Amino acid sequence: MDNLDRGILDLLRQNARAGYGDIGGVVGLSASAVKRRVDKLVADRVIRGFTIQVDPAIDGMSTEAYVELFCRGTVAPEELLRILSGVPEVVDAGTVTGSADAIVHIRARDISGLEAALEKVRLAPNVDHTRSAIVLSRLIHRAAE
Amino acid sequence: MDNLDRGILDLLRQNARAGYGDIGGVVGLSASAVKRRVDKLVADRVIRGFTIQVDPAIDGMSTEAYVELFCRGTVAPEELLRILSGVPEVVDAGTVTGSADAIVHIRARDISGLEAALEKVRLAPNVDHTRSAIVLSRLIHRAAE
DNA sequence: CTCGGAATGGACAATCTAGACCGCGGCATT
DNA sequence: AATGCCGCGGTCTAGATTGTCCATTCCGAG
Repeated sequence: MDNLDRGILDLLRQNARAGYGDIGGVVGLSASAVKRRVDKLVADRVIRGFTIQVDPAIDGMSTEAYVELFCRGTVAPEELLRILSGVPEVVDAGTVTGSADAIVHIRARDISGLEAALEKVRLAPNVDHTRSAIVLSRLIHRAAE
Repeated sequence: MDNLDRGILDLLRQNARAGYGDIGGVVGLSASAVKRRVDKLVADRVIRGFTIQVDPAIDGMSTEAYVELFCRGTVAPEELLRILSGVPEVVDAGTVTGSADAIVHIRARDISGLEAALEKVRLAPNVDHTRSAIVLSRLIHRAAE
């Protein structure tokens, strides 16, 4: 696992169908060397699989928001975790630096689903207020679902 | 977009490197018919891209940030997409409501990797400034991002 | 300096892709 | 009913890519 492997992983992340020759041209290896490394990365389970990113609109969960969470006083991460794990629409969440205490990524079927999920988050004790940024158009979605 | 397309998407989700012939054998089409449909799905942006799933532990991509992007004037989503797709550390991004133009979710190996990725985003024309919230502790992680 | 192991690059056959071409069936027009 | 058009699938072929071989190079140990 060296910088060559990391370069290969970066390229494959961008386009998992790039040819070995093309990858080699960028990282400075021959096609066969790249193939050997990719095979090894797969065998070592560093690469878990090759997959596609599908338009989220297809599976109907196309309304998203990033929500900043502001709490009263100090709130332990465990407390936040307890609150958020009860809301299935929460895709992603973490405590963060800055004025907000946490950022929560919510994905729902539509705006009313989003509102309902937000309501559940807000109902939690210690949550002072939230600030939402609703996603207008999704640009990148590298998550493999 | 019919059941054949859905079958193809399912197979590609499981293994994006499957050959057209193999896919066709499962869904009941010839290789070229499958290729035509896949090409169309890509052209229609139903398939957003081909990527790999990397073991987060081995890869050590554990430093994350949510970055608000503020642009000068109006920026077309396509322009933002062009900029951001060149930065592999960008996991997730979308234009949003609110004062920021877009929110970008970045995952890097460490703080310096984060800084480098941020630098790449900032270098883009029209990007006025950014505001980052670095993730301190990850609470929820439902998507295999 | 020499040895041994690991990794590389080149060569080649097998395989797969990309695109052209043709045929079939549905549909609107005449 | 006949005609022409259009979408979709199958077959075929040239070209690119993959998978695998082996000789060579590189690097650290002794």
